[in-house]
Amino acid sequence: MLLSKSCTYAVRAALLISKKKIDSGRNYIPVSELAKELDISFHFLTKILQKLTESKIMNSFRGPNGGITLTRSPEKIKIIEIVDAIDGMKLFESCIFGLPTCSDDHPCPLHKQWKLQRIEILKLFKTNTIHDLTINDDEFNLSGK
Amino acid sequence: MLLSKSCTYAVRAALLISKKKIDSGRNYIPVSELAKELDISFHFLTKILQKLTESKIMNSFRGPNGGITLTRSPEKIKIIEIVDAIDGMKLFESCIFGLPTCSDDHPCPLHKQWKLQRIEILKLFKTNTIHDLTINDDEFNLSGK
DNA sequence: CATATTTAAGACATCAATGTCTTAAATATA
DNA sequence: TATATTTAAGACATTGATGTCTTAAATATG
Repeated sequence: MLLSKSCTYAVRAALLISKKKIDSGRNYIPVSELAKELDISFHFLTKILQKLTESKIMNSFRGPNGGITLTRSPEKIKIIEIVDAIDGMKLFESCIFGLPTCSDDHPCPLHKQWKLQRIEILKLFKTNTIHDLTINDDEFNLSGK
Repeated sequence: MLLSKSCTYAVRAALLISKKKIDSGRNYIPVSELAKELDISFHFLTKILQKLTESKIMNSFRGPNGGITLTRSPEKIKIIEIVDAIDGMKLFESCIFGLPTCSDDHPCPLHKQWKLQRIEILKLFKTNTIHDLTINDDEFNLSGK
């Protein structure tokens, strides 16, 4: 897979928080609620979202009516920020064969072509925001069910 | 990484076999020689290349002067064949979030954009052959050292 | 036939990603 | 203050990819 499972969980959670904040008017959404609706293990999702709170993309609050929220408005959070926080930027920076010696100056046989592609993928994550991908009707279920 | 380590090993080995057949005039190249020059574990590379012989991309021969060869000429072997044999085609067929419900008829929020990208990546592997990527001078070392 | 070379097969080890579970800490509310 | 709710932290288990090692089978050559 292009993105790790953890990373896809993180993006899906961000999209669901965005939707739930709009739909319900609440600010903080409990992880238990997200995990249930996304069909992801609660404890595992908790740990993933902790990374996003550490990187200031999300904010958490403990106790009743607590949960997780987005620190900025959805149109100001780019998907790449979440991808970077979980998987890092290696995918967009390294050789398709994983060769550390490969570079613009010393290219592997696929360097030029792969570089064009990975820049396009990077653009995909850089141009789309949480807002852009937030589902505003009930046409698609982020649970995958 | 886009490709598994095993898959990058397989492609690099195929490129080195192609080069060595040209440079040395030999038909079969021993795995030990490939492993050493690619800086890959011998036994591990053996197992990977076994998959390629099972899928008829390569052919093996035991005993002195034995080794591995390409079954067809390098210009007739597409990179995608090796990728498919090792990693499968899932990357080029599935949702970026791994959602099994996502499809053209029932798209996730990134479906359309990601589909365009993965088709381009697929094209990269479909249009390039072993011959196209075989290094014909000593400008780049496939060992990564 | 004996020996050296080479792949085949499979057992086993290691490691990172994923997933589960328990306890602690913070917070709201009755 | 007591209780329920919720995240934080960390131990532990599982799984698949990666890597190591040993033995068997095939083949060429002296």
